[in-house]
Amino acid sequence: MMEHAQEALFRPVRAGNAFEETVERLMQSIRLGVVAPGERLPSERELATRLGVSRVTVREAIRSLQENHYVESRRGRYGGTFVNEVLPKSAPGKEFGDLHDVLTLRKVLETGAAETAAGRSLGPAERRGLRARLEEASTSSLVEYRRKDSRLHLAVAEATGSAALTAAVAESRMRANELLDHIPLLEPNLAHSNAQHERIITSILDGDPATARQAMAEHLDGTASLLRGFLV
Amino acid sequence: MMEHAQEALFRPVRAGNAFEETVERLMQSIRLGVVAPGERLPSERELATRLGVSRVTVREAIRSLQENHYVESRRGRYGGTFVNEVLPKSAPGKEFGDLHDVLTLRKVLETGAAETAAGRSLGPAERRGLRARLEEASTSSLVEYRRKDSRLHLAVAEATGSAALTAAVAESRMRANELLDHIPLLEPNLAHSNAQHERIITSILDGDPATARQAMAEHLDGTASLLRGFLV
DNA sequence: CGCCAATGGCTCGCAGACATACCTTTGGAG
DNA sequence: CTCCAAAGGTATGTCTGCGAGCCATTGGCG
Repeated sequence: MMEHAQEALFRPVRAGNAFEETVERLMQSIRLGVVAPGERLPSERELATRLGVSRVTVREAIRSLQENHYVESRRGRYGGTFVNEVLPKSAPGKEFGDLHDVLTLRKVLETGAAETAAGRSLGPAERRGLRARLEEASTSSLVEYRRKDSRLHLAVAEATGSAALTAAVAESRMRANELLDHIPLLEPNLAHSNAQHERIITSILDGDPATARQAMAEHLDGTASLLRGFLV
Repeated sequence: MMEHAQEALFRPVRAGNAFEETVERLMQSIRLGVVAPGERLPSERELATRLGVSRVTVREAIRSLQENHYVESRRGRYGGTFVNEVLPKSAPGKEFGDLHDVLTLRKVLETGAAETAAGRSLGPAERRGLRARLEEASTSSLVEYRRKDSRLHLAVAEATGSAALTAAVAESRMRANELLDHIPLLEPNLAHSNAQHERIITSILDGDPATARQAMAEHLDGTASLLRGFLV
């Protein structure tokens, strides 16, 4: 009865408890640079509503982030929970999961996103957003690079106009970043990466799906082989 | 702070409660044909373990499927919960969600899966599996077609060797099927579909990624335009 | 200067989900 | 014919998470 498909369908319904999943989401929004250092998270009440979780759970999650020095909270009107300027290094990774699994899904999602985005007629705001992210990434320092890189790739996913695809890319990127945090980031790689970014964004803005896909594929293959090399 | 990516990251952490999600999973395994009519579901204890949910919750979910005449349970050794030969028609759909969203993600995932599968060296078992699913679908009756079609597409996803990708395809297909259940399935479409399936599987078995991707893209575009037409 | 809206901080009772244990039924193996 | 392993059926106590309400703090607005 299709033994292998069962592994997918009968996988755990819950990745963890509500608390753990909430921590994970907030962590993602910070690590992927969606909420930048110095910026404020949505209020506890708003997060509770949007995440579909009680405010108590949100608070416990935020407390956990505070203890790990990711955020600080201030009371009073115009207070809130703010992302720290200096972020802790990620905890020494657990397991390298299934490398093939992560890289396969990432490539499928992101090359597909690039192609789809290039095939759409983008509004002025979207075009500006893409250019801004490209600029951000190319002028970024080494320490900020991973975050700015993720913001750029997320912007590409957003440009497809599919929320589900954006969510899938965010999830996939988070898993890939866990691996990438364990290999060194060198200046030459960064320069190369920037050149590839330029080509990806240009072909999307020019409405050239085939080139966008190919450029993204090459870009991803680059880091994929770096990973395969370092993690043996 | 990247307003749109927030929609993805701050989406609800839970699609529903444990009971609802469990029903959803079991339903998927039946509707996608992963467990065929007459076949037995894994035991309650095994499902509880694999789904990461208590046995009580599994039983409540199964009870719900019984009441809707999807399955019947028999006690005693060699008993279990069996999928009924005649399945109820799907409940009249709720909302058409975001059509663009569903179709975009489906196309990205499935064309990517086809390309990836074609780029791998498949084992004899996998090759046989793909041929078997193709045969199944092509000789299927109208009433069984959707299920057999899903089995074939899931087999393609499995052939990528990525569990995460297979899970994503299953999820996406389920959402697409909810829409497809509301449009008629006609003989000519079916014949056309079978021809496309043939081409997809052949190019995967031949190790031709570009053709596999293109064939899958055409196949999906066919049903996509059907959908867009019928649902206005 | 005082008000007050919006934010984080806190508590308590209820419902859902869980773990665990035990009971009942069934049909093949010995 | 008997035994018993494996499956579904049932019951109970615990704990997590939720909802709802209230308190404490802060800084801009009138």
